[in-house]
Amino acid sequence: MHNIQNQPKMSKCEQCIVREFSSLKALKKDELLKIADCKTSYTIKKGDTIFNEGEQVNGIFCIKDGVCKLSKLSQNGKEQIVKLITKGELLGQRSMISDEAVNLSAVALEDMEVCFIPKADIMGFFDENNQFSMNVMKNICGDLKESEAHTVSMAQKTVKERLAETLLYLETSFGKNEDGSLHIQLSRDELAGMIGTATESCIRLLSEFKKLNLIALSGKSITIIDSAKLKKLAE
Amino acid sequence: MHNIQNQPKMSKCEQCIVREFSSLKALKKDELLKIADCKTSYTIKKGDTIFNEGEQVNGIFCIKDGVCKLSKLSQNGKEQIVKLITKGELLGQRSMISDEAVNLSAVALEDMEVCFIPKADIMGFFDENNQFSMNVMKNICGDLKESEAHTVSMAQKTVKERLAETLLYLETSFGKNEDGSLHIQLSRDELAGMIGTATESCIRLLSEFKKLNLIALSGKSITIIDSAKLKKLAE
DNA sequence: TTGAAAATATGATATATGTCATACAGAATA
DNA sequence: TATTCTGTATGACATATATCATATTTTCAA
Repeated sequence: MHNIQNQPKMSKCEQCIVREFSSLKALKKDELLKIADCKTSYTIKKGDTIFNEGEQVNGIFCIKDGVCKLSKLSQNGKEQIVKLITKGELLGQRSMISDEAVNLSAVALEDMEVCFIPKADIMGFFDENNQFSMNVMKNICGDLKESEAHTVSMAQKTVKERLAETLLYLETSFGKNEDGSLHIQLSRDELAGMIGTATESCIRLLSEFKKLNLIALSGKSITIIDSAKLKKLAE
Repeated sequence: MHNIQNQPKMSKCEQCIVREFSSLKALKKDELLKIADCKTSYTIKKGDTIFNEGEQVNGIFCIKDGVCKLSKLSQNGKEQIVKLITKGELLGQRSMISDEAVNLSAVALEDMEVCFIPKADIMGFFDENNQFSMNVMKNICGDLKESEAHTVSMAQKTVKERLAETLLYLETSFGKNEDGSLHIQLSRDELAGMIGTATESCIRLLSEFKKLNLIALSGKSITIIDSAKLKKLAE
């Protein structure tokens, strides 16, 4: 774990947004008190690493605010972004359950607030609280389904189709600013890492989409103008 | 469920190979007796469909013998093979837990023997037998890790690298015949569907590998000659 | 066995995408 | 403000891969 600042600020887990949206919903009052007791809160600055591929993490992170990317480095050194994780979600479930090092790196795309709960304080719930187990299982099953769909799209779609798809995904999942631009800010390099292409190809296609009046570009910010046509392009 | 022949042949689950290698290992004697009672055995012929993408399956299949492919059809009609499942493994866990239609189609690549256990008769074990739950969870976590690695390889590797990788995978996972050829028989079309490329490209690269003396081809059967060089090619 | 159909193979060509070079813009720093 | 530096943009070109056409071989049913 690097670059992240411990901020021991004791607060309740009961009203936490993560509890509301994640597997933790199934935890009972006494269980929540227990994790409130052993959790550590962190503030993570944009660009900071939460953990690196290959590290032993030994617990899960609750994302109270912000978004991070989960990525993997390929042999040639290019970063592939596998997934984005946002407010309300849990991070690190898979490696905790598999009892393995994490297979992905996590880096903050915005300033974040997270809590870390040590493995030791969670694992007991799997035995005591079946609803919690079931929630976690369903969650991971959802991730698996998504990942399989992602594989197919990588294998069968063109870069153009994947870019269109990804832009729409960013809008629906992370929303828009008041001016209509995508709320989440990715560099061209990161966007290329999401769709699995060279940075230049990504930039070129963005320019093309702009010429076709599907999107507007202004600095880093991207605005989707014609989502219907984009949807068609993504097939 | 299509084309599969019911063969009500009551047998014990205790010594079954599936029990030995899958999550079912955690089941106790009385639990095994219970599923032995409600399972249905099937013989599935090569080429037969076990289930189709979108269907409600409502249970899991135990693969006693044979191999099947799990695939997804893309919009352009090309089949993408996401995963192969073989003797000793379970099929349909994800959709059972998510309580959703299956997201993949399953088709036998060889004659198979499977047992079907209805959802109703399994789900109770999740509450009663924590070790079983944990096994299933670890299994699915393994699938997820594999799937994420697969996505990255699709996104970042060339077709040639993926073909080399896949040939090695087929050898290590499904073994060789006495003559040294890959035990599992895939059509060129299916192999192309695994690596995510056009059938012609797959055939062309196989010819190239043959010229380089990395593999030998004779009809459908493929023999790996130089796995060291293949490994290098796969990077 | 024979013919038709399917699978495999290969060539010619088009196209998508990657790579390298370079220019430009905006941000960070002195 | 000037000066780097990093990210963005675009052109030129190389290359990988898809597509279409057409043999050739294998499979399988009549």
